[in-house]
Amino acid sequence: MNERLNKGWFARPTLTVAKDLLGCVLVHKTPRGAISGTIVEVEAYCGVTDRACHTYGGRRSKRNDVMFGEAGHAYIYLIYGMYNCFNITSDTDDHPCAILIRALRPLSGIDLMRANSPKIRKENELCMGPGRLCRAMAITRKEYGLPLFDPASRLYVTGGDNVQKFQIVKSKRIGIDYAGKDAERLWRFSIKDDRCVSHAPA
DNA sequence: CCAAAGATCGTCT
DNA sequence: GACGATCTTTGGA
Repeated sequence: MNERLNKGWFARPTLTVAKDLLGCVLVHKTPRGAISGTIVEVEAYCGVTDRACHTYGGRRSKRNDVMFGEAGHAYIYLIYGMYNCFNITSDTDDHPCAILIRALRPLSGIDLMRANSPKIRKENELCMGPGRLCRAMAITRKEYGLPLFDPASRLYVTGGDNVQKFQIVKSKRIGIDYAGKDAERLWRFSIKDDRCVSHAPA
């Protein structure tokens, strides 16, 4: 299963897509070479009824516009003035949802990751956390809206090894205390005991 | 090792 | 004009 994931794969219920992304491989073909990592931590943001989601209440803006389109596109935004966060749009067209990719286990192009993040010494920390991940992978808002399923796209996801065994840990999403009841939902998924997951199990 | 604070800017009110 | 789906640095124990 090293095929690029297709449009239909992303156009399924967001929680399903989020869990299935664990173990898949995110690839960015940059001018200097390909960079890739295995997805080990994600968070689901479930549309207009989820207070933590950028589309809560149907709010549509220039920033989140891509979430209102079809699944399988890159949703990238700036956080805290200096870091990018990479998400993948999911679900059906009338459900503006996305999945935040929070951590990867570096797989290839690790020398490029180190060049992008010279201050990070430990390999397992290169893509630990959404901001670091984007910096190491050279993902910026220039990649906003890219269709990941398009064979011509430089940014995409391939299926996992299919047979690989791991346990999925469910926990609360990070940094959304303002979301009231939705802050309690266990919509963060990670690979149990992986050394690249960004926060200890809740 | 850990807690605390600073950095920095696009987006929405 | 305020505030993040964050990370690094610093200072202390």
